[in-house]
Amino acid sequence: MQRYTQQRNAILNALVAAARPMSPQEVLVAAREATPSLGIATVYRNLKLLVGDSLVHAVELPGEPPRYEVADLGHHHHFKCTACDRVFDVGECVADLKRLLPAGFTLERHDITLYGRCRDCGAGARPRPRR
Amino acid sequence: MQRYTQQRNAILNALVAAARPMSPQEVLVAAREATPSLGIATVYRNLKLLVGDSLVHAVELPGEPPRYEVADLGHHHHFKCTACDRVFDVGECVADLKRLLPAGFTLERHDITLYGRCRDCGAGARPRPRR
DNA sequence: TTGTATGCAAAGCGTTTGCAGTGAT
DNA sequence: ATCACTGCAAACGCTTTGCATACAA
Repeated sequence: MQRYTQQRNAILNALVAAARPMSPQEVLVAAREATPSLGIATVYRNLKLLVGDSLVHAVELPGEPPRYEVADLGHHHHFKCTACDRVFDVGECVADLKRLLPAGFTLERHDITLYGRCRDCGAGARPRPRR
Repeated sequence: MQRYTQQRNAILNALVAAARPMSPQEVLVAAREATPSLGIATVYRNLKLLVGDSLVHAVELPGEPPRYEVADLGHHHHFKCTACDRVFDVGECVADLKRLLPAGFTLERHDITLYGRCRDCGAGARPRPRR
């Protein structure tokens, strides 16, 4: 990271404010509040830069393009609401994944993604509009 | 599924023979052994059809396009070797995922992806070439 | 004979890159 | 004054779709 720019600052601020993983499009919309001329290419370039500097972390969910969140959140996993498509962080993690492995395999890391209804969309509630 | 075709049969056979999740490109290459004129569009169309008929299951790993495997394998998860990039099925699954959820959230399903070294690539072994 | 399925090529879609101009240092 | 950064538009890679032809029924 070499220079401070309005755009980069707006992108990082958007991620901090959202406090959940955002898609590049979501970042674009949010950061344009501060920098209306912002282009999508700049969002992608800065997300990559910020990930490279470990200020931002890429959240890869199965079957969809990566989202991004601030990096200082420690080990956690993600919950995707099947009604509104928003993604939330979930804390602590199950232990004992090693025992799933066949003999001779070694475990380096793992991803867990949970799917269901979030508080807003649960049970009889009228779901929020998707994402 | 309405008609039997050589192409569809070749695609399904390739998946059965591989016994692990394959990318559409891998399916194309394998199925062309039986049907050399096969086109990639037909692979995609048939994978979608076969998934619709629950004969094939889409395996979505974080950060990469879906792979496909035969559907009659029951509940399991996946292990991706960080050296050779092959994906393996792993059996039984951890319980107790519900306790990860914040209050008010309900759990419908989950994905677990493990990463590490497979038997062939483990420890001091010279890794296989990447997929 | 009928109409689903196929192969090709063009179109989509999200992401990346080339380039000339902008602006932080 | 530099040169990293930006915005635009073109390029990319993977997947989907339109269309005329082929072939299972």
